[in-house]
Amino acid sequence: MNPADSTLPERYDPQALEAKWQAIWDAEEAFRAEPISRDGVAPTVPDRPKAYVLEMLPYPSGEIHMGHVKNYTMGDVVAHFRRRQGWLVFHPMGYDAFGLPAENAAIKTGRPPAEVTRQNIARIREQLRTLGFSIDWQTEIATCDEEFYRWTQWLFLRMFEKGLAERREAAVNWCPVDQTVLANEQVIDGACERCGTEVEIRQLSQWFLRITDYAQRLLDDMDTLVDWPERVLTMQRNWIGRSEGARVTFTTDDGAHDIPVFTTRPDTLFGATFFLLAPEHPLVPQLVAGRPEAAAVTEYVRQAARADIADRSAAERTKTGVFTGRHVVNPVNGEHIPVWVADYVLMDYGTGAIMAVPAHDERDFAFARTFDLPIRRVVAAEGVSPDEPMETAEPGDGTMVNSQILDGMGVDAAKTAIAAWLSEHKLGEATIGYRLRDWLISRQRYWGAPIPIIHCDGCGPVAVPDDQLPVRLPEVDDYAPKGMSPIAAAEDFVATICPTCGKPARRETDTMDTFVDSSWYFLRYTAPHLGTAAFEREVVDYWLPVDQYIGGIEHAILHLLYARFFVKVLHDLGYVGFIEPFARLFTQGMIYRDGAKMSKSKGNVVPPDEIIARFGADTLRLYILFMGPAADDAEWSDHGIEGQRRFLDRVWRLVVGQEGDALVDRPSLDALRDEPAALALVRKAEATTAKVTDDIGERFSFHTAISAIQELVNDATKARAEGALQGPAGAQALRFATQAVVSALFVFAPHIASELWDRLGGERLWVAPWPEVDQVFLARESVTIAVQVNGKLRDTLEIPAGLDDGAVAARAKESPKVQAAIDGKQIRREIVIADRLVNLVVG
RNA sequence: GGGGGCGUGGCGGAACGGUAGACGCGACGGUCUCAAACACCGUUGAGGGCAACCUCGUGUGGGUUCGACUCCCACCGCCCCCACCA
Repeated sequence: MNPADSTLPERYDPQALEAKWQAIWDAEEAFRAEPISRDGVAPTVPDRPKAYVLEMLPYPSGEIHMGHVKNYTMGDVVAHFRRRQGWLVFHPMGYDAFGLPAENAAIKTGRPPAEVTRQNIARIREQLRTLGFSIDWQTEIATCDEEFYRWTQWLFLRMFEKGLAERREAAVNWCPVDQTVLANEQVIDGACERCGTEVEIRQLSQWFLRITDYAQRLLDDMDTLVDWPERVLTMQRNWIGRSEGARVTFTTDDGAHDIPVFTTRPDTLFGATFFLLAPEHPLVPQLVAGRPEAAAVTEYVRQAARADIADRSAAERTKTGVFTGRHVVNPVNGEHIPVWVADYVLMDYGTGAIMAVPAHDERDFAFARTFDLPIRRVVAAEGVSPDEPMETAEPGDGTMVNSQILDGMGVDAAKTAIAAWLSEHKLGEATIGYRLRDWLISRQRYWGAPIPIIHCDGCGPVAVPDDQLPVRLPEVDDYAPKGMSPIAAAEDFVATICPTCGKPARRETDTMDTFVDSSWYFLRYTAPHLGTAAFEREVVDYWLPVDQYIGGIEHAILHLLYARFFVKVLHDLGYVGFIEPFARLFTQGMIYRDGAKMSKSKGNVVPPDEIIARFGADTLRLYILFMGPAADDAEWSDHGIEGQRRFLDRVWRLVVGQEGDALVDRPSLDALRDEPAALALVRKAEATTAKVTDDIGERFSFHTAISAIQELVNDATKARAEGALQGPAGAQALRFATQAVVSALFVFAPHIASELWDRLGGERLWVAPWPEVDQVFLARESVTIAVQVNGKLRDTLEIPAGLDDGAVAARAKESPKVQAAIDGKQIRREIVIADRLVNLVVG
């Protein structure tokens, strides 16, 4: 290298240098990973440890925000770190490109969603490149591309074949503004997740994926197969909502209808004093037909359908209901109890009918009080008599009373006993209920993957043959929904012939929920442009499961649950060899400013582009991780980012004057024998590398790793300024420490580190092996120990490391400060923790 | 109502039962400058002392321990998820 090149400018200029290194990475395809599946190429799977590092793919809304920066920076740190540790790293990127925002923009502006989306993707790609992420760009996919959604459709058809995708009539959530059906999960407090409009209930024929078939496995596999935050596991468990109970069949008093109920308290069966049906229960019209109560019941049902869900589901709300005039028979005691319709009974949980036990259920109690229905105690707590009146429901434990064969038993024993009795008499059985519902994927919207089904009058719903995929999204003029998908207006698209019988038929016009796309995109990265299959088993089995998945907590339930479901289905169908998609998960906190989420309407957005222009991408990456623990929410500070820029300036100045043609080796312990300052600096460098390695690899604690590097920079700068590193050993120690700084800094701030590494005489830092720590330098010759008297710090002592306990205690007792604290009192106990502290217990 | 989490300087945070406050921000003092900004150097938990040092300090109250920010119990205060789920 010629000397002119090796002299650093005094000032750090991030813009020029970041562009330079990004161009080099591009030109060298530095972050490309094999194998990926390609047409006509037989895959070869390496025998090498791999790390699939994945961040949740962005929705291309136009701009990336600080949350993305944090997410992708974390992933990039892990990817760089593992790469340099010698793992084969797969770090792909794509775009979750179907969905409502692009479509709503289309409705407003008339521009096709495909065009808007393409433009947004180009913009986001540019921003990701400006941030210098080590992405394998050959994998880049967009879920709205034909070559992607073709296989989304193909996957749907595999589920359809297995009966896991089915069309059925159901009461569904309908958003009157977005004019589409929503999954239960997309309804928040009775309002549309996207637009906030109150949701209505409609009876419609819709496509469902039978995720409930997998409820138990989704629950079980969490215990053994994933290393996820406890919080997320808990949220998933609660969402699946397993509860053990019994199914019990009640029969109408005319014997015409059996109505099963689900209960978690079969022990209280003798306390059932009335019976409730959900307003949507299919038997309601039949039960009241021709009866005087019919009009009132019909009116109640109508109102329940109209009442928005937020109202209906408010637990505090006064109970409402209407008597049907009918009775059912309690199978355990033959009692005839009245049947009411009440909207607090939900059609889509359990069976849509319940036995009401007011004595031991708060909701039933409230209902009984409102309508003056009888309350019968069947569980008595300690010291309570069987006929003691009740002021409130008592859902707790106790002894069975007023329950014939169960009397005297405890609640748990009674549950077992009654379940046995029910199944013996064929009146019911122990069963398990789940809160999880089937996944409604039909959307009456344009910008999504068309559901590849043809409706034939003769044959019913028929699969589009695989060789006719993709079912292309037709161009339309008007994207506004009118209660049906805008696609329905494309007559050329809709009119077709039945693949089975050849008669005229009509295509399904609903598109799929975009969560379907994101339930398998991570598999497609392994075969991003493969034309012959969605992916190849050999390759997908090599890379998957994802070793480290990173994303927002807001996806803790839906996306992760759906993706897990998809992978299990694909496993069962023999397409993949693993059953969980994401082995390790990290959920990041959000970035706030002025105490609120950044949003345009609040005017508190800090655009990443502006920060990059002012400080450089490296500074932004560093700061976003330095803000605090990565899992926590963090508050953006304009001053805070300046501090990180100052830090990079300090690193720059540390390297100035140390440029050279070759890296130096670690000085030997011997060479440093008479150079205490140099030795201390080398020790610090080694300790720093050890800490950074642990913080990134084991703890996901990036902010402490950065702090550690800052300490090393401070020490090195100070030692140099004090002139403590004069001789050759001193210079080598400083150089070694500086190399350690640059090497560790690289995973956070790759551009400046690559530049400085080059100036120090190294090459290609992104593939340079992660440094090994020489333990010799971590073992200290002397240590500072704390001396406590009765647990209070009284002195610190510098003593040789490894001194035996007795000698350490003796030294401690020699200290005048310690003697003063002992004050002549008797030492009762001496605690010595090697190389750490001594605690003298006196009294 | 059910579940999960968190309370440490002026602020973000560190300390994985062993010297509380690393690192950074801010503030204060200094150097540079005609001056300011930037930059750099220093000080910075509270109280006391000329000082060496001393006392008090991790939401509150108990407990376990030689020793507790850390583990356990109760309370107070915040945050998140689910919620008429039978």
